[in-house]
Amino acid sequence: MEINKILSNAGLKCTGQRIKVMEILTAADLPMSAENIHALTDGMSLSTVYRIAEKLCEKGILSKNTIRDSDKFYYELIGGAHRHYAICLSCGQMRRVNVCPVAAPDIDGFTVTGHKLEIYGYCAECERQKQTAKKRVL
Amino acid sequence: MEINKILSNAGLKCTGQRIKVMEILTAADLPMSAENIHALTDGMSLSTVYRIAEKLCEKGILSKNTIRDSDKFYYELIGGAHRHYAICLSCGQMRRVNVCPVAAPDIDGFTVTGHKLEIYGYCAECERQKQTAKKRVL
DNA sequence: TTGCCTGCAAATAATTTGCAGGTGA
DNA sequence: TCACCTGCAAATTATTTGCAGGCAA
Repeated sequence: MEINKILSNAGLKCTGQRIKVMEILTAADLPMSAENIHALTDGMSLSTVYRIAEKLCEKGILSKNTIRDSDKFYYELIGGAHRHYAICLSCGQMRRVNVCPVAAPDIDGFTVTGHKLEIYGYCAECERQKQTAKKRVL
Repeated sequence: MEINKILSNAGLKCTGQRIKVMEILTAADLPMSAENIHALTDGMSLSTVYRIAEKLCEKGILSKNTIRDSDKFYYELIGGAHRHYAICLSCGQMRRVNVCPVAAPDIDGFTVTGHKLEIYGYCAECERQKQTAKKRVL
């Protein structure tokens, strides 16, 4: 199995909990908070989720991000692909954007190694509701 | 004074504390955490700093962000200008980037209203230290 | 076997909130 | 005057950590 390989390559033991966390993140395919992950386990300790996520970040298997004004961290697999997300300001839904609209920035006296882009706006659903709300007011 | 005007235009009372917070943010010209702001006041209550920052965000005078893996919020004046920051992965220093290397993204079924870009890398100082460290190893 | 893992509960740290008194318009 | 502000302390919430037992290699 692929997951076992990733773990052992990183020098980590293949425990049931770690495999479970990896499976959840693989299936989710979107950034997940520790709480999100925990909710999909069958009673795994929340601190174990945090510890596993932390360890996987340390090994470069996961990335840890904060999103918008959220007061928590979100973890996601670093699949190799460079990804960005479009975040709906109304419902908070996140959607993956496959293209990267960022031109390689060239900054004087600074060695650029990467970047993170968050795109804000409204998803089709919320946009429609906004329009409806507007009409109602008129 | 300009600050008083901003506050009263927003329908807020011009209290000494609010003016102080605005002055600090104007002078800092970089995102500041509540703690950062608090450290520059003369004993203002930390919860007051939080309450003022929250109110100013609500009025669209400040923006509230999280940076990298930091576990706190940073506030900055929305001066009208569109800004991004280059963040040093080694020392955490933030530096303003005046240009915006993001091409207006066009996403199917999503109404884009804005974006946030963080650029990661190493400042000249830290880059130099990395080079030195490398040489030492050789 | 043995050191790395995990669960549980307690500890941190950032942020929020209730309440009583203070202050700007 | 009076509604809005502020300080203080206690409450919340996300995350971390100590410790004792458990499991992978």
